[in-house]
Amino acid sequence: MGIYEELQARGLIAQVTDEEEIRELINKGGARFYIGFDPTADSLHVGHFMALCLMKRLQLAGNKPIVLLGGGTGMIGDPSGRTDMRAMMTPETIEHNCDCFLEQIGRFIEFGPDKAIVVNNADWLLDLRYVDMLREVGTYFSVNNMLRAECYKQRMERGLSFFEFNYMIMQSYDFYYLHQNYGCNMQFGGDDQWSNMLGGTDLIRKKTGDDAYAMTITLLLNSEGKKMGKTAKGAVWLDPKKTSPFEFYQYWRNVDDADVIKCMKMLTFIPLDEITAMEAWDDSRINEKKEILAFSLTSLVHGEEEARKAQDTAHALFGGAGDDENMPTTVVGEADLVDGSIGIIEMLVLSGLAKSKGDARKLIAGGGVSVDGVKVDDIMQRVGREQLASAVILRKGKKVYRKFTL
RNA sequence: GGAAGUGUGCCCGAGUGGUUAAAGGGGACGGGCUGUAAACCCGUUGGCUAUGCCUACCUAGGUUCGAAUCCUAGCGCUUCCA
Repeated sequence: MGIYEELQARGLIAQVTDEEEIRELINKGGARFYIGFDPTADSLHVGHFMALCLMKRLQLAGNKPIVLLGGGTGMIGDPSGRTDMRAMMTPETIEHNCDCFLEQIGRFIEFGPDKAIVVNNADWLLDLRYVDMLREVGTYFSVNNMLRAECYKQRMERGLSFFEFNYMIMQSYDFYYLHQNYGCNMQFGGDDQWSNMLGGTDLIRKKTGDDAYAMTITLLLNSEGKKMGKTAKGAVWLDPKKTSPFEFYQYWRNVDDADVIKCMKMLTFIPLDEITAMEAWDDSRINEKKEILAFSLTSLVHGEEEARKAQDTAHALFGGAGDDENMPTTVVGEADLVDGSIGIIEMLVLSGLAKSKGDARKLIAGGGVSVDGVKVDDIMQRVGREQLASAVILRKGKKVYRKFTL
């Protein structure tokens, strides 16, 4: 089975420009491909992770990856599939985010001559001169076609500024630039990038007569058709400071039953035949599958040791044993103590488990809080210094634990 | 540049000058049921020194005993005309 067939079997391929050509190209390792990452935040998220995995898979099959950091395109912001304009970022933020991205990407992809390379489109986009640009590439774009692009559909109703409208041209130019300067012949990206990517293949064909290819990755949707990798608080980040390995593990441990196998196929490097075998497992082993998924992904992102810790913590919390070693901890300062003790309400607020004292009161009143396994039924309950000295474990709801020490 | 419309809580969205901390829905959180799942049922969802007080319906003023509701100006967005 070639890499193309594997990607297909994993359900990763959404759209391709030319199936036969691409199959042949990547199966024999002839692709010099790029994936762009716009620095929209200071950490990568699950969507980026899928792209990086794809990059890795292709690299293992002998293809050469180019990581493109969007230091230039980030100045504009991709309107594709969005209902509102993105907040404009300062150049400083963009630069900082690029640095963060690069650091994280380096953990997945090996860079070096003959391996993967990194480029930043700020290097060529920011110096473009408007009129030169218009003459050089503007002539190849049809506004009529651009307006028809699927990615602008939502924005055609709400309004699209000229500023953002240009994003497609920037991205197309990137592809062309990489084609000319690095021999890049293929681009991968999220499915929402399809129109932008086609812009690039068209531009290359029109300007040089060369063929270039594009392929998009299936969006990771859950069984209800919603994007995965998002929680109420925002994305599931790869940065351990933003989403702890334990939270990351728990996210995957708690995916819907119906999505486990799909996630394994799309996100992990577990061989397909093993996944197929698991698919046939009895329903009673569903939780075993979820653990395998969570462990495998956490290992990929945070390393096996962190994954092990997260799993141990989860086992301890949900399995009964009392291992609290890796539990998020809040340190109570002397200033927080009144007469040698602190109220449960204050502890909830201090740790961020409750967003205000009122919220904390309501949580306790609703029976959602327990201390060292005992449900708190008195709103005014307090915890003394002696207890804190030997660590106190506070639980909110079923799944949120916090250790408190002095 | 001209005209009309619109701006409500995390999001969508109702809202009669007073009984509106603001209907309804979604989301989120908590409880129940469970498998750390889904579905379902119940509750909560501005803050506080809490039977009361404070701050809130784009912003700033004004009318009024009293305004999210009326007026003026500003800002944003949408649509039509140029």
